[in-house]
Amino acid sequence: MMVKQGKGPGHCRCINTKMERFLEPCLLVLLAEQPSYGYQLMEQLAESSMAEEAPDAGLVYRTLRRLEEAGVIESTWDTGGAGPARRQYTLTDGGRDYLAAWEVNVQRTIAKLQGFLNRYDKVKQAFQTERE
Amino acid sequence: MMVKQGKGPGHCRCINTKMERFLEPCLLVLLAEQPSYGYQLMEQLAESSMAEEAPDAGLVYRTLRRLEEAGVIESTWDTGGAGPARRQYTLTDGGRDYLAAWEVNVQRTIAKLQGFLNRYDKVKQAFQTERE
DNA sequence: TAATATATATGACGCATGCATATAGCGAGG
DNA sequence: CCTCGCTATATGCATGCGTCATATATATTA
Repeated sequence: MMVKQGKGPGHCRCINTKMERFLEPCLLVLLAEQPSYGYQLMEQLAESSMAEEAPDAGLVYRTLRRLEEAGVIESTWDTGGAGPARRQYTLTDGGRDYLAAWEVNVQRTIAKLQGFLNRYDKVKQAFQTERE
Repeated sequence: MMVKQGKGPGHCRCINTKMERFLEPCLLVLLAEQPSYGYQLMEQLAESSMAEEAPDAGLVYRTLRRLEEAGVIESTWDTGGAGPARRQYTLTDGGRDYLAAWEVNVQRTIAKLQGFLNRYDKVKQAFQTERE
C-alpha cells in the first residue's frame, strides 16, 4: 500500500504540538504486538490512533537505527518475500522496560496538557460571562 | 521568591516528552487570567499543574518576544514597584483566538498520547498472561 | 521498457530548547 | 559603605530533532 505522507513544502505555519521522540514509543508498542518492518511500521502507525498521518520515512528509519543501537530492538534481514530486502525488527527484553518507562512519561505529559485544558476552561467561562 | 530551575549540566539523558512550543499556551492562559511579567509568569507556571519545574528563563523571555511580535500579547514598561523595571504583558483580542486554536491542538495531542496508552495497556496485559 | 510501488538510507537545513552569561536595580547584613 | 543575593530582562552558543530532498535497488504493472 502506498503511504500518503501529509507533507509538502510550506505545509503550514499553524501551531502544532510536536512531541519530541514520541515516534519512539509508537514504534515500540507496535513491535511489542508483533515483529515488523520499517515501511510496514509506517503504515501501521498511519492507520493507528497514535498519529494522524504517516510519519516522515527518514525519521522512522533513523529512529529505528537509534533504538537498535541502544539495544531496545533487534533486526534481521528478510530476503524471503517479494520486493527488496527488508529488516525485520523485534522488541528485546530491555525494550519492554524502555517502553514501560515511556508509559509513565506519557502519563505525566497528559497530566500537563490536561492541566492547561482545565485552566483554560475556566478563563473561557470567564470570557463568556464577560460578554453578557 | 527565588525560582528553582531544575536543571544543572548533564541534567539527564532519560526520555521525556518535550512538547514543542507548549510554553506558549501556558503563558497565554496565565495572561488570560490577569496581566503579568516575565519573571512572575515563570513563578506562576512552576506552581501550576502545567509544569513540574520552572521553565528556562531565556526561553520564557524569547517566547514572550515572539508572541508580542505576532500581536498575541502587548507589553508596557512598569517602573513603579521596587526592583528593576519590568515589562507587563497583557493578552490581546487576537491572543484569545490564538489561545482557542491551541486548545483544539492540545486536545488532538492528548488523543494521540491516549491512543498510545490504550494500545500499550493491551500488550501489557498480554505480557502478564504470557508470564503465567 | 517505462512507470510505479516497495524498501531502506543519508545529506542539508531550520528551529526550539537548554545552558551559560551579561547587565542592572535594589535590599539586607557585616 | 560595600558586598552578596534576589529580582528582572536579554542574548550567544551548541545540540538535537524533525522536515524535506534525494539516492539506491527490487519487483510489479502497463
